[in-house]
Amino acid sequence: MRPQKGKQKLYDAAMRLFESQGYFATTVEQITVEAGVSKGLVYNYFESKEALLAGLIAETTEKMESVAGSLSTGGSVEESLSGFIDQFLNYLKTEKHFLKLQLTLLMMPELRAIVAEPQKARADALLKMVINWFKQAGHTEPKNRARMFMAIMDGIALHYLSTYERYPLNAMKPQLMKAARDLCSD
Amino acid sequence: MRPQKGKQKLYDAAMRLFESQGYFATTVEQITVEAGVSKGLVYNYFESKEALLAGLIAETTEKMESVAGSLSTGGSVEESLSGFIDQFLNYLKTEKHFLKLQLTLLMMPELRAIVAEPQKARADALLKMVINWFKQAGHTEPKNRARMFMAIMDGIALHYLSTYERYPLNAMKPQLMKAARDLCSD
DNA sequence: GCCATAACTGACTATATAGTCAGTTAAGAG
DNA sequence: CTCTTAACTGACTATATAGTCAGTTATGGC
Repeated sequence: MRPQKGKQKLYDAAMRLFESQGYFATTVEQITVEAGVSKGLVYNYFESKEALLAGLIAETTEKMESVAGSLSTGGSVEESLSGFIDQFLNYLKTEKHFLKLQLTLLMMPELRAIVAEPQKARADALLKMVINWFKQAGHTEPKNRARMFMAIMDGIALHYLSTYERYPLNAMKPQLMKAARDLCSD
Repeated sequence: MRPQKGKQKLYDAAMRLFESQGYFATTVEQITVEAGVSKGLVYNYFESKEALLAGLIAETTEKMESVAGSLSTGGSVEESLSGFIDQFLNYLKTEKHFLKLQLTLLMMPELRAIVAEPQKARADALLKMVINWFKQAGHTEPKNRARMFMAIMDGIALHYLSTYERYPLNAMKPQLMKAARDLCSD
């Protein structure tokens, strides 16, 4: 009947507040005030405050995966890694707020479960893909090289998401490209 | 007069519970039960639950800094980085529980302030030191190379602290050494 | 042995806030 | 125009838990 506008408003408000103040420091009432709706509406859509967070994560993940660019598979290892770096940096920049929230949740024992399995599945899939690149190119220790590459990417992500604009992400791109090349040599 | 045993017991119990359950999911009463003391004792030593956490962090940081191994300054960049990697990996293994707690806190807006400045100071100091190594060796872009090195180390730390024993930290050491060498070349 | 005093106790209170629910509003179908 | 029903409201309750404090215990100095 009436068009439903509250749910999205709640997601938007929750996203902003959870990122800036944290989940526990944010009250349900604050979210509703920020969203411009009543408190009762939250419990019309969600079982609990935690279910609101879970819904927000699920919604955003789904939205992102539908836009996820496919990685080119052909070419040399170097080309594959280079493409990966490009995609990864774009992803970081455009989805920084969500990614930071996800990283925060992943580090919190209380809320880890909400993001753990899907996140682990994606991380494992990416690792396997990179391992295969190294394997097909006949490199020694493909697993450890792939792990090293993922550590580098996540290290950059960690530093960027901790400081945002204060981190020279663009300047790091050539460094990443060099590191990728070096991982292929020897 | 009476020997004070409760404070340390509280720190130990809080450390264990905060790491396994998280700060917010852990009640003051749980801590006192785990420590085998009464609830009132917490407020004899600390202003609040948060002050207990802050005391725990300060205490552990101090203890660690007094044992902190000094890094050798002489030698080539490669030797310096190699020494750094050694120290870093030992530090990671021996202090993993505290480091994980610190990383968790650093990602939480609610509690970030407790660890932010000292942590930032140390990170900045380390970065400056590594920048100087590259600078003195006459490398181009010493800042970005140093940043890259720190990103690699922190990426490894992130992966290790997220999974502990399931991460092949020892197998990554040669990879790290190679990466350090590669950062010096060109 | 006994005092002074710091370490410690545990029943109690205060309050913040998650969650409820009976009622109201408004959009669209007929 | 009006009826249906989903979207929405906001005053209310229930409770978990941080924090209090008057009282008790044990230890080392004298």
